[in-house]
Amino acid sequence: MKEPDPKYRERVYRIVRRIPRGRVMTYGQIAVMLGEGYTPRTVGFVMHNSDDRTPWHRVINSQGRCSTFGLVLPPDKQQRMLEAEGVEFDQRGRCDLETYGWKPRRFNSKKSEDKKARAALYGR
DNA sequence: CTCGTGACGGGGG
DNA sequence: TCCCCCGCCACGA
Repeated sequence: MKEPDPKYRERVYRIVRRIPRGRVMTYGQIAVMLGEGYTPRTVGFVMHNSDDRTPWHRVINSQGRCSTFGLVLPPDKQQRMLEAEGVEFDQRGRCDLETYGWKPRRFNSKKSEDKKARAALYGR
């Protein structure tokens, strides 16, 4: 897997670095915040080459599960890193997004793109 | 240019 | 609940 284009990578990492310890965000949430041109797949793609400054383990899928089993070694590394921060998973490897999911409070501009993101994240 | 391939997600059965 | 299908978009063959 090659280096993803920095123009996508950096915007994603900027958001991931703001996720507090013990909280998680989904790929879809991040894609919505970035807006036009970004999809959950794009976010997942760039997460492949995250640096040590980026808490990559705090990004999980919309089902509350870690999508890295078998991809990262040891296989359950991501889940254990989150558990070490206090995030609890059930027997089937799911955590409660209502409890541990993190939503940024506000966006710093009034662009329609940001309004759209707010609506998608918080509803009507 | 056209596939195929994903750390994805929502809708439907 | 789980599974499948499709849309999505970057990237490489």
